[in-house]
Amino acid sequence: MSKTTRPLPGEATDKRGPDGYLGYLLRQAANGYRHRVDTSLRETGLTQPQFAALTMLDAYPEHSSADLARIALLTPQTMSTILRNLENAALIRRHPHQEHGRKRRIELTDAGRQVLVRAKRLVYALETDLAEGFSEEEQRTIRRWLVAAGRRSCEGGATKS
Amino acid sequence: MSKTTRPLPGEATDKRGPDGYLGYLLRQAANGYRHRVDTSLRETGLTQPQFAALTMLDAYPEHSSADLARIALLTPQTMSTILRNLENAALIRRHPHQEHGRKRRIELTDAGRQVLVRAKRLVYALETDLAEGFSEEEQRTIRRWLVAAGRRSCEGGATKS
DNA sequence: ATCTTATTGTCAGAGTGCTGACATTAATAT
DNA sequence: ATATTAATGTCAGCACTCTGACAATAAGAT
Repeated sequence: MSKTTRPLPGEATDKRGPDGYLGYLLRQAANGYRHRVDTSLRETGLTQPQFAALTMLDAYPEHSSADLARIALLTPQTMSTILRNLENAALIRRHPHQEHGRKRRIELTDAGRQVLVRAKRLVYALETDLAEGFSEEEQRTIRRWLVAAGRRSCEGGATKS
Repeated sequence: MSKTTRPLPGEATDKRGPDGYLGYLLRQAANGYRHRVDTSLRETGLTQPQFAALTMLDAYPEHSSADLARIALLTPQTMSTILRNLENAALIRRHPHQEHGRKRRIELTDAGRQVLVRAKRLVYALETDLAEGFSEEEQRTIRRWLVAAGRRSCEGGATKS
């Protein structure tokens, strides 16, 4: 697979190091981290987005699909896809919510709760790796930058008040 | 996405702010930035990965699809998909490379070069936004962290077999 | 009662990214 | 000459993510 031990084409290295574009580095970091999470979660059968959705549902079982989409900064369609896959895997259950005709109540199944416990251990271990080698103050800077980098997408217009 | 000004479900806010998990923040930051790039590039018809591939090809026309995959830390299949889309859009051309029976030489078309010039202006403007509000030293910390976060995926064993 | 709007959900289509499986070519070993 | 290995490329299938379009419910305005 990629991740080879074969030497990379040398002359192209300049743009990838610590002097490269922030956007480029951000994309690669996220790619690499997601790959690591997916690999680590392989034994549970979960993906990173599925893990995130399960975690949110476990903490806030009141929330609808649309709520979760807003929280995770995803479109409703995307969250719908993730929930559908979780439902097919029998990790969540959705039963129609009387009172509110269209809303649907989402619940973790027993299997879902069990998988989530195992997955949390695996992912939180990686979280520790991510901070390794950086001081408390540096981590604050990094968090601040990540929040700014993600949030800027929502401003800049068309937020129809 | 999130075209709403509707208040987010309040109790869930804690995990998303500057105190959230680094992995979670990283994913959201990359999502948000990709979204911004795609929006900014909409008029050119390019996506972020297509832009990255074109940029690499323009700088290093000797490289094959497999080379580009290694550089971008993607699988050969993924890079193949991106190049196929670029070829369908007539932004690159691939003609069989005599000498090496299976390798194929990749070239930007005139249209590809023109689009790339416009796209570079748009993307580099965003790059400036990304650094705004952070000192030189803080940016060095951030770059160092991003490189570390991305690179850790390649080491850690199990690279073959 | 009807029209409008907001909210919630879905379907369809495209692009990106992965794994797994396979074919072709080149280089090397037996 | 044949077998093995490495490198390049492709196809199939799945998951995630977007946009665009649409249906159904809820709430308010006329």
